[in-house]
Amino acid sequence: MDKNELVNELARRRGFLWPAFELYGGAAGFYDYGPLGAPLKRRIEDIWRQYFVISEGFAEIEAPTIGVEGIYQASGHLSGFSDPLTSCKECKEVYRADHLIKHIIEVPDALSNDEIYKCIQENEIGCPECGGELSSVYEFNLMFKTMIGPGNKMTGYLRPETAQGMFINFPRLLRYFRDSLPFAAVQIGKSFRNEISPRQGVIRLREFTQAEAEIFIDPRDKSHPRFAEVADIKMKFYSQAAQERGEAEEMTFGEAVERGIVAHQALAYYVARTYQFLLAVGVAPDKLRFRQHKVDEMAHYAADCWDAEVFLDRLGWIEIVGVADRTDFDLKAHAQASKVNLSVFVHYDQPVKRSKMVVKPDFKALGPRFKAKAKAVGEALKALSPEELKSGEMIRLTIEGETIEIEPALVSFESVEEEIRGEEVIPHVIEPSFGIDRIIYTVLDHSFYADEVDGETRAVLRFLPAVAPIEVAVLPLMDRKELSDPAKAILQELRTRGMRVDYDTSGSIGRRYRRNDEIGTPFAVTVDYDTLEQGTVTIRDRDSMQQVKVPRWQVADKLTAMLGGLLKIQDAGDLVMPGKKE
RNA sequence: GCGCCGAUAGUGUAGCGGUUAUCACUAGGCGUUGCCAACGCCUAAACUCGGGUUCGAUUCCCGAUCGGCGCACCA
Repeated sequence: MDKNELVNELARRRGFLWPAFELYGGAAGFYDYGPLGAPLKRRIEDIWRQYFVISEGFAEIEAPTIGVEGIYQASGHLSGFSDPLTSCKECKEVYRADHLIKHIIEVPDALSNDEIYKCIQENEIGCPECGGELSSVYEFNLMFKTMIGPGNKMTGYLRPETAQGMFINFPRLLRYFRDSLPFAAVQIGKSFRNEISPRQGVIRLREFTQAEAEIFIDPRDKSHPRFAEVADIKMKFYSQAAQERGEAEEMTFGEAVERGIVAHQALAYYVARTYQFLLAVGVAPDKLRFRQHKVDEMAHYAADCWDAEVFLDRLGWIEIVGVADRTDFDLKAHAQASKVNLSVFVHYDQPVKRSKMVVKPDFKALGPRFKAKAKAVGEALKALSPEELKSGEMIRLTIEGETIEIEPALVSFESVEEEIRGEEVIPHVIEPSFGIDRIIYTVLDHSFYADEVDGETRAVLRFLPAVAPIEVAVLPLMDRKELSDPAKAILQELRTRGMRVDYDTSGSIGRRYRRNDEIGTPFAVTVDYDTLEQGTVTIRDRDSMQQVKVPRWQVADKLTAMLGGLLKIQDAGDLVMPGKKE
């Protein structure tokens, strides 16, 4: 078994990840998070909130998972997310119908499915494999479609990303943030894509969890006030140039921005925060890189895009996060489709003074003379330059193909000094988009170690205490009342403190240690006869397998400190060297 | 979607056209002054589903589902 299989098998057996609907034969692309997987996921999401909500002052919202059609027309998912397909009637091979006519029609995207099919028939295009006849063209859309309400009045789609929830709430979010930039909203939630062939477990799902932030910034100033905090952090940048060379380059974020490798501070800052977050949940730094999208790979509207990629055994480098500068693409698209202004009025530090020509046509005279055309004449007059008005000669205008003359007396004008206090700006969007399920799988993969102890394989998930679904195991040395009663008291005390604690009496003590190693429990507390005689318990560390004796009354405090990373096992008490009994 | 391969207790497996489907680990119970999957006794647990061939199918055939790999797809 390779590591991938070992990790998957462990995750299934121990209750992290289960293929969904197994009782009814299952369905590809759906997974359940089991009793250990769900808390692992929850804890990772909470750390994400720590980084992208609390620390940054961003707003977390929750939008419906079903969206109405208009959203996805504007976002481009309805057209861009669906492909016209055709299949061979002989060999059943499936093709992109628009690809087959590319050499005949330059922009097949503009054609309807019927038109593409007509084109295929007229040009007698057959199956590229076997020459067989092709079926009519049908649409495959990656979005799940559903009906809203009875009848077929309203079409709904399960959202293919959470991002749109933030974009379409832009006006209310802007008001919530008191009409000023920058601000950001985030969402953690399910997204749905009807993948053609989901594979590789939790890496490509039909229902998955995304954590996305949409950070709205002033397009004229892409610096970041907190950039200094991350400028000295070193990371491996796999830039466009580095990809040409085939080797990632290590440097600080400050250097990356200075050299123009990352487009600007704001993007670099959130790449850095992403980096910190990934390390905080237990992604291995030596199996993590940030790869810049190549020019042809980047969405046409994106200014710059960096993917966090992790190395997974057998699967290679897998994208788990994308951080992109999406510019004003999304807001512009929704503004156009909804006909709602989605810009922000940005105040200048100092009002700018500017002289402005105000033209006042004399409508009392123009009205009777030009009747219905008077309005158009007025507009034409207002559009004239000061030079034309000042000349004192007859003003010639062409209105609806007719040349008319107006004496200058009918137009008055003056130069006014006006103060400009700001301008309308469509914000640009920095979007960090996290695939939570992929991150969870990565944490499992990168935490997994199998070492040899006394000739036996010991499987360990080296979870960081901050993500471990079980933080402490309380174990009576044996299942006897005199030991289990004090152990249960400790269990209750630790649970009262809010720790995630498991209690286990089955089998031998060694077996229980190993069982807890396998599910990544960082510490075990063992109640033994010394507890009764000397008032001590044993704390055992998962990674080093070291044990220390600690006074019973200190155990909760010491565990709190150890889980918080403030106390190391060897400093927690008297080291015990366990002797193996023959 | 297409092609190739596979599917037996929780896990890994053996096996057969016909008795009670093999083994190990795991899991549960009891005992054990016992400290890194210790030991003893006891217990539980499986032929993916549907159809066909056959007196009889877990075994052979077809299909479905799920999984692995390759192709295609991957905003």
